[in-house]
Amino acid sequence: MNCAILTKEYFIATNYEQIIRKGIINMGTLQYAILGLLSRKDMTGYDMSKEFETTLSGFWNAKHSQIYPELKTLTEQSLIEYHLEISGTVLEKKVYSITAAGREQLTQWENNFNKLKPIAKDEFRLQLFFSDCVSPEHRIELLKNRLAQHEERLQQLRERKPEFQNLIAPPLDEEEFNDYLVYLGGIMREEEKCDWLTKCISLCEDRKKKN
Amino acid sequence: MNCAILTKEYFIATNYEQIIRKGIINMGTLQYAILGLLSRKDMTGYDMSKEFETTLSGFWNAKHSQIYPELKTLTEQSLIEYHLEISGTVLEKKVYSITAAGREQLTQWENNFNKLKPIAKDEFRLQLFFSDCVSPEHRIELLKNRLAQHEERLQQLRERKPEFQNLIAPPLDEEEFNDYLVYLGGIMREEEKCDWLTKCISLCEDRKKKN
DNA sequence: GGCTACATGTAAGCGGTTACATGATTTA
DNA sequence: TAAATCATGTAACCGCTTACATGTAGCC
Repeated sequence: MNCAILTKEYFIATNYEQIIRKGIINMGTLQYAILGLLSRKDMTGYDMSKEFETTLSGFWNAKHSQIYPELKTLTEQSLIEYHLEISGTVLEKKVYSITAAGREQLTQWENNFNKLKPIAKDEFRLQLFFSDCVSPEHRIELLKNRLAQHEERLQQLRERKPEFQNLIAPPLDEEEFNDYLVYLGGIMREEEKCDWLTKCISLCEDRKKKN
Repeated sequence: MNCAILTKEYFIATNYEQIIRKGIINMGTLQYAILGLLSRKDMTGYDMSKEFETTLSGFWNAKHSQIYPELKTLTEQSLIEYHLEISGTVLEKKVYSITAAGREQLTQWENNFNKLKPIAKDEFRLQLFFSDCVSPEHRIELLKNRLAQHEERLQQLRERKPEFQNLIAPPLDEEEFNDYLVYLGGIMREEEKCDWLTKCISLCEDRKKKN
């Protein structure tokens, strides 16, 4: 967020669409992730960091050192607010909730047809691309190692499957349905990686025979 | 690279393995991408930025503003070197080449079994995960829009296929073979995305009927 | 009493993008 | 001769990570 511009124009803009359209509030993906979490239930910054480590870990994350400053910014923008709660006798915690403006902001983002990122960086493909500087045997080892790692991850994902049982049957929970679609994306991506690596290994071995 | 440490210990370390092991030279992926490019042929920083835009665009990229400072650093580390060439009458260009030390460094990286990144951030999956704040109809629109974009990208990739014709037959060019494996990874990833999105759309429509 | 989890922050640094800045060469 | 491309750099900023820093609460 550009604070210089904010101080000048923030109070002139009369509604949030204006603020966004004018680029006065610069929303990044993390901000929407936080709004999304708060749209489901109130929580503290600490709770959010736990959510990133568990529920969202397959497709987004953030450390507490990034979360806390963002919470401050979002509060200043009145997209979220908090009240203090006491744990035990003295420990204060800030329990955040989403405001009407925050919910509007989240909905606008959900309504966006975002463009595909022009590139997805992939260090392994880079390594493979330049692997003519090692032996064909080692290239096979690289591929096999990678395959083993993806197979392990796939296995871990598959163990989560029983969570999604009553999905097609009523009560047709919307949140759980979305979770399932995203989960399916994770499974299919890992399966594809395994397929690709298996195919690569097989091509390498065919090639070795012909030499 | 931490220059404070460099000045203290650089000249004590007698070989490059030591330097790396001691963490005196901090190599990032971009450095290896540059070494990889130079291992194939000599080129200028400008040439590299063109390579990132074309050949490597599927899995890595870098702008010239990042490339030029890196070239300076790598030159200081003696992993690459350059000579000046004159274009026209006065325009100097720096033609870089990889040194023996640079080639050794690249080979060491190629020999690494790198661990899978713990997370691949995916903004679309985040959007889908929180899409219970828009209508089921809009969720289908989001998915269809995404599908169209992946189909277009897949189409563009498939048009490149004729480049890889003589791959299985001799002369068994190593570089071209690696290019093909990486290309295949791109194709398969896009196919998987299309499959997933198609499956999601179908699940959404089934669900609508049951309501 | 000691360990783990809860809870909230700040500072330094890195990789990367966008914008600023300059000038020569080639091609239509 | 104008526009596109070639060619090399710097500055400001952003998102994110790692490390620094502090203290409470609950459990064994």
